[in-house]
Amino acid sequence: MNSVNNPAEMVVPRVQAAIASAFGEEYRETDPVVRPSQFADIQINAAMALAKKVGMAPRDAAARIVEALDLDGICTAAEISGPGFINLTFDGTWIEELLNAASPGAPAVPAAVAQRVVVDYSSPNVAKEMHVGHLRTTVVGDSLVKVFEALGDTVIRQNHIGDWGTPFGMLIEHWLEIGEDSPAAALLVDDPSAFYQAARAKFDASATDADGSATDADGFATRARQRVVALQGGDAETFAVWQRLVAQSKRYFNAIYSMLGISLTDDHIAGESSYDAHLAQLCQELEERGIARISDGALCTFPAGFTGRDGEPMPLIIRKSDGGYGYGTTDLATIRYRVRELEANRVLYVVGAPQNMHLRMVMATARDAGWLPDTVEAVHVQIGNVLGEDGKILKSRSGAPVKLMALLEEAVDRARTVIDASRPELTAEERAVTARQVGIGAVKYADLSVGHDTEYVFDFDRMLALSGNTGPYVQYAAARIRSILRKAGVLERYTALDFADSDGGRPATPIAVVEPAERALALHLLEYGATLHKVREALEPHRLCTYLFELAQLFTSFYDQCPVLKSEDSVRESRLALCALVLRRLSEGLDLLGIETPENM
RNA sequence: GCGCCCAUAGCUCAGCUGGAUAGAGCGCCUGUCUACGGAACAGGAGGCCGGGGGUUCGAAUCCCUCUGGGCGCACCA
Repeated sequence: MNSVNNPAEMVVPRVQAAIASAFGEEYRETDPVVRPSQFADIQINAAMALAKKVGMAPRDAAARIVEALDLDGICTAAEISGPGFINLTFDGTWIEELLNAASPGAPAVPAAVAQRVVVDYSSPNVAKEMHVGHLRTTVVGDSLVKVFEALGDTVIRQNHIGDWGTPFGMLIEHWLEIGEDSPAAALLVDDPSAFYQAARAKFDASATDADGSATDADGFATRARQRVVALQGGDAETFAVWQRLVAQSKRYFNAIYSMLGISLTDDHIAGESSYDAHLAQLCQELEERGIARISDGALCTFPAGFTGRDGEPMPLIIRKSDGGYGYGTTDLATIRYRVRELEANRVLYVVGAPQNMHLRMVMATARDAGWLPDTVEAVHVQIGNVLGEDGKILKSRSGAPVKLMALLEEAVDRARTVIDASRPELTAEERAVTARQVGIGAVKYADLSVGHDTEYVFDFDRMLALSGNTGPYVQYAAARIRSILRKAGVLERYTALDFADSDGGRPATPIAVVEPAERALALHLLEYGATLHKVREALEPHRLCTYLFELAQLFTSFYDQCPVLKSEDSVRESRLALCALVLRRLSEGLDLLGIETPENM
């Protein structure tokens, strides 16, 4: 961890020096166990663990550390309490120095080792509705990507859309039958699942008789199957139709991304189809090298450590007995491409948790084949299932499906109702803009603020809530600051500062940390960089949500207790500068979550 | 049967590589109410952290086990 002016990190070497001085050099590398504290600014917990090793009572060991500890200029108190905790209180002057020295535009120094990271996220299916489950991978992936970029990594976004496979015969035939320009075809953009289900219904009706036997009286099922063969066989006309079909779905995806403010574009699309040309060669290579073998007519790999129902090795099928390829094959081609062509040294799959075993098998096979060297880290960022109120996984086909676009529109409507009532002086257009920012912010924050790997029960009201631990709460704090700065006539000056310039980005007036509320705010501001590094390492955007919510809380508390505009002279200037810094952090943080900061709300 | 994930306040969720009386939001109760924008602030009630063992000076956190959920286990993706 290497953040800008983080007090806890700056204390560590001093504690290590004290431990070495007190107990000998061999203990210098001991973890000093510096932790947040509810009784002081920070606490050191190393004494208890060390006590046993050095044969002392924990409190005596703590006393020895304190004796050797040089806290000159950074702490005003070091007290031993409880079994041997060392509580440190930072020197207010030091906090002021750190706060004023920090270039506001450089909240976190870049990662020590910048990485070239491929992030696979969103990945919706062509001609299918994006449901609330897709929302999570899209929003989490987009936030991770932004944090990486903020810390200096090179990011390559990959939207692995489902645009290939057997359903496309059915979809293409259906599309041609109803006419590409028909209202029914327009469903592809407006209501994809309805389109898909119409095609599916037609296929099922054609493929089976009332008693379940195969009939295909009208020949639709047969034509659909032939169409798959034509598509995968490279038939030019079929391919052209398929391209138009996919293009329609891209319009739908982009409508969602645009509504959500997601940074994915068509340039990031690398769908399953794009690997099709490499599958045959890939299978051949694996078979020749003895990594894959025929089993029950299918070409499979059997990576170590995976067993199925009967305790027998579990296969990863890479070529079906009918000669076709499945997603295992494309996933292998994909991972090879990401390492070999995209030169990634970190590959992230922001994908649903149910895919875990499959992805691990793909990674294991890729390792066996040498396509995924040990120097490249591959991680499945598991997205937990979204459950219905019955505790079962929320499926788009079961019960009352929650359509993503409908959810987003409802969110904006609710925000609109609130702002129409509270800010009538704004123009209709301004209110519409803010309503969109707030409504979408609420939905995204709701999905980002919980651990990405835990499944959770979908709660319509929770996702659309505008108060409490929500995106709008954080946005509101920022809007209030803007209002204060505006009234003081310094909004332009502060927002126009070149924060990337270590001199020019510094507020003209130093921030004085006097009141408890100011002190709490200042300390929390200094945790920003460390928070971003944790998000990057643990791949957990929800930590940033927690940080921003706490920052907003600390600000509103400060706002309540410390008058800004009513203060005078240097106090007023200092508090304005503090407000400006908080605003900067709030809007930066929200931006990394993919959430906009409204001008007014 | 094997594997992955989960079980924390009435509800929805946090709790960082184990640290001192377990946190937040919502809901409920009480205050602030001519307010630098109340989408707010201050305070209160409410939990033997699913059960049981173990490791440790110390466990919501690590290990084992049981119970109860979710998901995945060969030609859909």
